[in-house]
Amino acid sequence: MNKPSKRQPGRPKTSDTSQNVKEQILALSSRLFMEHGYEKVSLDAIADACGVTKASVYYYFHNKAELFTASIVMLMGNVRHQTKLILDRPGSLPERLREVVRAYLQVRHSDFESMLREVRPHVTDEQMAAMRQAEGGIHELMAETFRDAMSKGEIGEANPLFLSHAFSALLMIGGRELETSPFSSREEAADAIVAFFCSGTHARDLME
Amino acid sequence: MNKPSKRQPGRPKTSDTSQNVKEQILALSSRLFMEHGYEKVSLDAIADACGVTKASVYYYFHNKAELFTASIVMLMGNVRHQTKLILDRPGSLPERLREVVRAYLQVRHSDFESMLREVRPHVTDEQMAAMRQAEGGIHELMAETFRDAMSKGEIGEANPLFLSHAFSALLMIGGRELETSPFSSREEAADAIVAFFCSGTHARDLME
Amino acid sequence: MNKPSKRQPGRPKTSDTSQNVKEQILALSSRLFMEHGYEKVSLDAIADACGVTKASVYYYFHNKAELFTASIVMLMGNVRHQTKLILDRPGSLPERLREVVRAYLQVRHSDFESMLREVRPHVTDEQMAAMRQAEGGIHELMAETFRDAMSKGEIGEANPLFLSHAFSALLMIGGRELETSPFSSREEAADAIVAFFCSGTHARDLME
Amino acid sequence: MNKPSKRQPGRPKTSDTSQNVKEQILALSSRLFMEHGYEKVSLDAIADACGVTKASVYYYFHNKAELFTASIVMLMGNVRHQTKLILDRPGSLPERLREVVRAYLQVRHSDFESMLREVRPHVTDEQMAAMRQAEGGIHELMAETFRDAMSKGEIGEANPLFLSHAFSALLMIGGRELETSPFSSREEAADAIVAFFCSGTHARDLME
DNA sequence: TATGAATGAGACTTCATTCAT
DNA sequence: GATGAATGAAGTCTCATTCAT
Repeated sequence: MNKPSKRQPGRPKTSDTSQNVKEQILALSSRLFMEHGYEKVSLDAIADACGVTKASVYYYFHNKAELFTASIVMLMGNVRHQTKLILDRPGSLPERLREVVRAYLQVRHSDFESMLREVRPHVTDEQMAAMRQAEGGIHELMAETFRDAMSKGEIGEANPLFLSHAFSALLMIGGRELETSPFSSREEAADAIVAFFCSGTHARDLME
Repeated sequence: MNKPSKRQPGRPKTSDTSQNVKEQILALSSRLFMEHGYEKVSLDAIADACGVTKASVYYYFHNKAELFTASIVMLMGNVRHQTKLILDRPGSLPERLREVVRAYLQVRHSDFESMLREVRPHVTDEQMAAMRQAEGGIHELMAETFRDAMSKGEIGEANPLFLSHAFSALLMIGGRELETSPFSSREEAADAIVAFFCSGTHARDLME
Repeated sequence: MNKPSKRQPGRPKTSDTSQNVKEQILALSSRLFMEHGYEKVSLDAIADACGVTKASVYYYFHNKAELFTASIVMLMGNVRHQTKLILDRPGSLPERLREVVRAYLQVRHSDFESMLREVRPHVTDEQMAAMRQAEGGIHELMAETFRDAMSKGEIGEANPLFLSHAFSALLMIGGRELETSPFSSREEAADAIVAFFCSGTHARDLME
Repeated sequence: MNKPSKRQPGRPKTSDTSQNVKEQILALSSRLFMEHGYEKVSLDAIADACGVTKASVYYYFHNKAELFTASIVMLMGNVRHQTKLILDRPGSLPERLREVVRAYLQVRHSDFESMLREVRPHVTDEQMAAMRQAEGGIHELMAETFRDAMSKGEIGEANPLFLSHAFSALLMIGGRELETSPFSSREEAADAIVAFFCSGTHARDLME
């Protein structure tokens, strides 16, 4: 029982630590989580994708839930930043929204709300709150934009937060498989989504 | 939960539980799948919920993917039927849509597209096609309704299939936790969703 | 991902179920636990010892703590039964106690109290209580015997439950490695223990 | 726990924490090992408790077994020293034993023999011998005391080493949880143990 | 002197699936 | 028609240990 078996554990002799392993784990795991969801992504898969061992991932993050939370928070921060860059450009609201949609459609992602429901049993209340806040940051940014547009008369009066939710919901239509989707290309999808977002169905009689 | 209560007066609903075990498995598993997703629902849980053994479930369905497919197809059929009943009533389009939204918001469900992506690795192409077709039935029904409304001038010209997708995407906003949701009640959510669906943001300048 | 790999899981084609697998798991695991303690005995080891798979053990017991509890309770029941058989024989108290000691010394066992402390974080309160009760049964049996002896004047007045604990504590001396032990044989150990139990150090001045 | 409190007047106890890290590791790890056993105490926990990193512990001790051995040897030396101080005081044997019992009952400890069996697979023969010798030192001290008492006629003739083992075995009764224990307080336990140690059960007929 | 980073081995547990009755 | 018993594969997590700085 004391005999050393063929290979001793421990840090390997040499390796070219590309630079920041923790950042890389976060970057890759966030992509995987967004694409496949929480449960489907195993720590083995993440470790493999990063070229390290499972135990190394656990060195940086105490458990899967913590890694997930960190991934999501970081990702949401990035998304918020990129979205802000686009929205700050000059141009009419529809023009800028179209750019946002185009940017979104390039990354494959599951429904964020579904994912949050999925991880609910695994994360602490603090972690849940952190993710909600990160998500809220994006909605806040969008809502601010809509509020601006309202004050300029670009769009009609409405609950800006609701508009943000509606916008993100419509975004998901564009991400669907071409097989099911009513569109034949990403561009077409982006145009249709924004057009609908701006004017809805043009219904004649507004309900009262 | 399985104990027969006092015995309700009148003709038994379906002929006691005994007769059609397969139907009951389908009914319960479809509920579970829609609420929690594919992977989270174990065959043990389904068997328990039905009061039978796991092996019995395998007697009726060759594997989990087949059970899932059958559940979804059946469920989609039911949804299509119920939706049709609502849409066939008299009244303006917004009025009827509001009824549809209210009906949807009463059942908790995950995003259907997310679920389809989740099961993709487990099902055969035929099963995938069957589920897509079942889903398509609902979209077809909705599209038909929109086509009608267009011909009557109730709403503006647009791709009816796209409108159906947009409608179902907006539906998901209403299902969110109150914590995150911009609404304070189901009723309010339903009204806001339909209002937005009909008129969008009232944007002034339509892009051309 | 759908391709069947070399070997399908499931029940193997044939096997000569010796008789009662659950009983055998209990029998073997109780032996292992008593000899090595809770943490040191892995479920792999138990499964191997029983000639079944780890998953089979989990079929009968939901988790390690439950298996441990069941093992201990069963074992304590057996010990109580065997001890009672010995104590019910005719003969003086010291004679019968010597038989009990000899029987104990044949099985290797760790300190029971240490083991209970070890499992404490893993078991529920109910499981803990069950094990305490099983242990208490043995102490109760011993205490009853001592009470009898007191009423007959065979031994002096004392707290019978304390005597039981003292007796079991002394038993552990006999189980020690010969290297450390002050005895050269099991027989000698048994005699010395009972002799000491009966008369202590023969101290002249009793403290008051 | 590491914060320097107000500053006690007088000469500092040992020369601040800085100087002798190795000693501190030994002191803390011995406490942890005695309280929880070998396997349950991880090197991470020890390092945390000492305010250093795991790697630092490895700087001083080649592996866990070596640290454990050193801890035990040191601890046993301390115990031997403290016990000797008590036994060298004036007074009758029972009086002095009672003091020893009281001192022991203040520190929580697992059964030492159980621990030795637990580490057996991890330590070398030399390490095992070292620990046995350290333990033997205490038994030798006790045995010497008993030998003295015999020569003075304070207690009857018996194997002094056996008496030492018996004494340490009885000590463990006092350490048990109050729930199981037949005593209601530490003092009561100490008195009962020593009383029993001196006179046993007062059995009438001594076996021959 | 001390440590941050990394790892192989192994532990417990879950689950879809199969076979014999 | 239904089920009890059994299993392989995979997943999360812990830990002693090692190396380079």
